[in-house]
Amino acid sequence: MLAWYRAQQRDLPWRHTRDPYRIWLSETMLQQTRVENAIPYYERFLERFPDLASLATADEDQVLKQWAGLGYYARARNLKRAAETVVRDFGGVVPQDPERLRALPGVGPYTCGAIRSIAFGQQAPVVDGNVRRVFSRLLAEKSPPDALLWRAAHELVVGPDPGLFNQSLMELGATLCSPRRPDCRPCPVRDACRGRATGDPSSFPEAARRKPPRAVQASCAVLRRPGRPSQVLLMRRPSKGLLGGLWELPSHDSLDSDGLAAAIRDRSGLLAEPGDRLGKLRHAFTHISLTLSVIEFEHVGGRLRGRPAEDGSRARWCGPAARRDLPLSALMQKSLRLARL
DNA sequence: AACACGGGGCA
DNA sequence: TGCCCAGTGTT
Repeated sequence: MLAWYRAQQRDLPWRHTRDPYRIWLSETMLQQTRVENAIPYYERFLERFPDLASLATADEDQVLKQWAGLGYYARARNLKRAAETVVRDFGGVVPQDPERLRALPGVGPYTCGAIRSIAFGQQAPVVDGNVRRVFSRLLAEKSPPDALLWRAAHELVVGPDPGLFNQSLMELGATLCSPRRPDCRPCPVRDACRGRATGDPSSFPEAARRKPPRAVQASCAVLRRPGRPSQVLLMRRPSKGLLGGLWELPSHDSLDSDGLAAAIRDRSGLLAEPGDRLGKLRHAFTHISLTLSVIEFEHVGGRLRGRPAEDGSRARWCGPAARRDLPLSALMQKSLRLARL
């Protein structure tokens, strides 16, 4: 495995460092996210936040801005909170012991093992989706229980370079031992693989059945500021939940434009009436199939109440510069584009 | 144990 | 367009 990895590994930005912060950032970005997708975010994030201290003292909006478009935004909020904890409690030095590491928000069993082995050289196991698939095939087990996978990873990570070994396992799963069409010919462990011996390694592991996404109808408002038409009303979503902490055109979970007007009034203090529908967008989340109606609104009274609510939501008028500066989801970037903003 | 949480690549 | 991917935190 080590020889194969040394010869065949992809050249990735986080493979040129053992800085715990950079390893931690890369592992966090790689959760649920493909390597090619994460690379530009990783580079930009480090330009903006070169170390733990700069991340700890940043505004949450600035951190989310760097994350915008990558998804699963709790990862960014947790990473920032964890950075604050490390600076405050550990003098800015990432702790090496598993208990303290694991206690940081966003650091679960996988990330803990990855930081320990890759950054600190400890013999700590990792089990991610790649490792799960590689082991499932090696053992020809359709759905090996987590405990078995972690035990196997623990028993195998005993060599001189645990970080390289763990990465070799994950690299194998990400490249040759791919989900659909594994390429066994160049595999360094082909002779030990019971899945290959069955003649159909791709049948391992058994595919998890997923629920179909639920259909959601929603609407959002384009409300221009009276006298300053280049500015529109944007709102910050509550810190928790879907797209937490990101900014958006005022939205609510129904096609009903009067309901949307009521939501605008309740959350901003502004009175507005619906006008033309600018268009309809479809956007697929893992668990939601969203149809979003973008509706032009006209201001008819009231003044903006900018005070943030308890849940972190707030409203403000935003011109083009502010819109470039605030974190917007992929969906909202589509919506602003539809509205020619 | 089940569920919430994004986005992009690919057929 | 529909399918696929798969860590952490919460309930």
